[in-house]
Amino acid sequence: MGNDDASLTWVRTPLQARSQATLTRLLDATEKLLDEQPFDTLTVQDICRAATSSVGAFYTRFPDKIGLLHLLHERLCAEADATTEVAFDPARWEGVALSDLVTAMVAFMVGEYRERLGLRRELVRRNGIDAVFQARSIAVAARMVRALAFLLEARRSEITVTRTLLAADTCHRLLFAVLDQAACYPSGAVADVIVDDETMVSELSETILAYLTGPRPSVTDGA
Amino acid sequence: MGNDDASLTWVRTPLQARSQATLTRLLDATEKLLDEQPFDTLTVQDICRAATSSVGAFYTRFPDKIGLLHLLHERLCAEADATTEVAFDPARWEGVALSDLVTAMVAFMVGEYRERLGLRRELVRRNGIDAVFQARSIAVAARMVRALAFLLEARRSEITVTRTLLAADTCHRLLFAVLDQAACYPSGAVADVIVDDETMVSELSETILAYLTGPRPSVTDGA
DNA sequence: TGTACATCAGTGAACGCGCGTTCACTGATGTAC
DNA sequence: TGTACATCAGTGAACGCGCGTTCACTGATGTAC
Repeated sequence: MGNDDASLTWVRTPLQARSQATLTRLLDATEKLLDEQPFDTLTVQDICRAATSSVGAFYTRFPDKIGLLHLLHERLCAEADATTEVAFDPARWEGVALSDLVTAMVAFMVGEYRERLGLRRELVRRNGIDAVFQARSIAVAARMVRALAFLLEARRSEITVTRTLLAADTCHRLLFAVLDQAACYPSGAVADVIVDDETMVSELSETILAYLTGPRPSVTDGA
Repeated sequence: MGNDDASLTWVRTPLQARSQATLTRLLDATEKLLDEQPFDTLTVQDICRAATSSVGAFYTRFPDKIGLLHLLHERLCAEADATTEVAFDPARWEGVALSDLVTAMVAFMVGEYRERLGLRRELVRRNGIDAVFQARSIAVAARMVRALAFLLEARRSEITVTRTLLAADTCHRLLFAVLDQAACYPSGAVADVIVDDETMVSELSETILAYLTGPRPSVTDGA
């Protein structure tokens, strides 16, 4: 069988080890180039040169230029889903303080972003424009939010927020909004203050923790 | 005199009322078009047609296509600076509860973003790529952060954060990161939950307030 | 108040450059007998 | 173990489309006397 219909997938699966290697080189080279400039200003020639491949080889793998970026995104989303599965397993956090849980997750994600700043920045741009990229990103985020909500559900006694799904969504928004923004300002400064990774982790953790556990007017539900 | 040197400014200042009107039409039409698609996919023809003008007229105003976007950004930044001046005047907030202050500012900015979602989204993209846009944005943000830090300084008794400049920077980051992100996800959903403006205001206000006033381990400075 | 001239403003067809994509071809790998 | 053939993989020059920019021209506004 195979998937020769280019309109249904972003990549023509390689059959020989040689072409698998070429594909990997193309992907890795592109990720590296994205640290320097946006995808749109890269030419297919640039990518192929950086991957020591050729334009023709490119088009035997991908139906078009954007196909490569789609594959990079799919690769990242698959990793993210796998990580969500593992990282939000309730058993993993049994008996761990909420503050340690939050800090660990924030620190992990800051590290993840640091690894692939260029790709992250490019995806911020794409998600704002392209419905396919956006839908993929939202699906991954939704799974993460549901997993986090489940975790919060089990810790109701430690938190003051009551609507756990909304709270999980807000935590997710805070974290990823700040990370996406930071990816777009590589100097570390969005305004006056240059913030290094360590400071960002502590500020973000404090914020999320404060949001989850802060004092709340004891609202009577049947108001 | 005048500013005929295109390399130094983004716009050739109009001398007659007629051309001032044309310029305004070009700016306004572009802002409207940006709600539908990114600047790069707009053609100069599209813009001129929407502004009931012509390509030649465009190039008597602007040295090139990007000049128009620069002018839109400058216009927005000037307004933002003027607003900062007024909104952060300490006299304005005399005797107002911190929570009301935070909510008022968040609500205002959510409204501002709602007004020009397309332009905001475009600027997120530009700031991630173009050093000139980024520098302009950072300068505006820096003035706002300093003004906020000054306000926090006067309210030390109501807050638990001690480094006011860092705290102001974090508040700014939280607010604008979430707003920028929301501009890129016009459905209101980043993940599972569709968040309307009202909910976003209350979640953001709660978060920022909790961050500012949350309990903190009483760190001894000379540790 | 009118005339001549200079400058500002606007028009849209034509140009030309850049880059995504194609294609005719060469070489490498796998398979059948 | 060797030969013939089919398919996979790769090459890079050439093509062609789209869009930013130019330019020769017309019309509008302002000014001098």
